[in-house]
Amino acid sequence: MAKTDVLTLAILGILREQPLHGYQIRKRLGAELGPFRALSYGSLYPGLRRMVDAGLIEASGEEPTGASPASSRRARIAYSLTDAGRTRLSEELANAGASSWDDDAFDVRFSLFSHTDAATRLRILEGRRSRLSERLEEVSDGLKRMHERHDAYTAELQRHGLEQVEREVAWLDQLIENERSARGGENNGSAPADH
Amino acid sequence: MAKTDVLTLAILGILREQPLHGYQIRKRLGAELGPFRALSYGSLYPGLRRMVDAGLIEASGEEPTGASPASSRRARIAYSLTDAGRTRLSEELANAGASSWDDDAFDVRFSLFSHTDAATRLRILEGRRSRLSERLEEVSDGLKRMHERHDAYTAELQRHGLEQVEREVAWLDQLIENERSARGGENNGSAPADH
DNA sequence: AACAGTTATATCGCTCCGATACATCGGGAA
DNA sequence: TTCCCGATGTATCGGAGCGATATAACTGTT
Repeated sequence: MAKTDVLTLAILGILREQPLHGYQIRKRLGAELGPFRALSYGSLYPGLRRMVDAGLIEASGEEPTGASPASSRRARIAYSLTDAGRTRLSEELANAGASSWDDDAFDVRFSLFSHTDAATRLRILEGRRSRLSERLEEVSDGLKRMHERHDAYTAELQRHGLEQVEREVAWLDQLIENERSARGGENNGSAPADH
Repeated sequence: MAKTDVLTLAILGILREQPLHGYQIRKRLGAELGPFRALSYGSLYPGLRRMVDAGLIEASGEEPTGASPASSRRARIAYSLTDAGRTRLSEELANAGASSWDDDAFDVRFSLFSHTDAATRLRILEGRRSRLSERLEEVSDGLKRMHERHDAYTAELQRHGLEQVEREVAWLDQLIENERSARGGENNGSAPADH
């Protein structure tokens, strides 16, 4: 099973319902994942080309139309999933390995949770949680060990970082609890935090 | 004034006091900035080379010692700032432009705040704050505009993102307040959040 | 004496990003 | 009406970054 990078997964996910232009893919992704994680054209177009070459998507668009009527219609290329692409997406949605809860992958995976089965969702949330716990220890160890190097700003930066990770963990705990208490009901997904 | 990338600035900052080996630079940076922002060797060594070529640092280390005693001593290269490097660091510490509060640059700049004068500190904190405010609006606009596309997980991801940025802003507000109330006292720096 | 872990330098292939260029289209101001 | 602006749209280039990997000496533990 060829490994799928985050960009590929995100695009497979976004093309799941309708074919879209490169430009639209970028906008949607930016809207769903937030203004951070904003994908640049320098990654998008080469990425699309790679996916076409791999047979995951196909360009079903108006070609440049070399010799054409009055104003030569410009290329507007809509990309859609191939069968292989759809298969790959399913495989990837069933995958609950480390690649699903890594820093850069987790939010993409999370944004696709309504198409992921309950058990996998739980595994991913727990994986992410334990990953962050490791970090928590690293940082607080580091904080302790540097007790006597007193640079107030550096210390504050660290304290703040620690706090952020702690809150992230709390968020995950909430989500995990929600998932757990939803078991026994439906096994399809659509009810995260009540807040 | 040649532009200085974040990596260069971070290294200039860390070499400010003592010469260090590449390996040590990496460890220190990881400790001061947290386990995220962990610099890879694939960036570090080429980066050091660039800085040597630019004359900002120099390699004052035991050379490979081609023909030597028994067990050929391995190269252990300590890098130290040149005068040009020291000058560049000062220039950069006085710079309070957008490049100081960008996503990837802000924490490096912040970690050097005790070597930054009070006015510049304030300008950077305010710049960072306004950058985050823009994002805040983008995200909450996006949240409003997507009211009827109801994917609970996507919405939750967004809500959480919004919350994070809000907290980041609150943190900055606290720091700004501290800086402001410290004016009139000493103008050198070492007293951030009382918390 | 063997093994594991840390210190240490270095490169390869690939991906990613920012900047930039170009072209079309719709709408509102002049 | 014309003109220009902003959004839509595709595309590439150079450089910087990363993950994986190779090599090797030193240090401490069993």
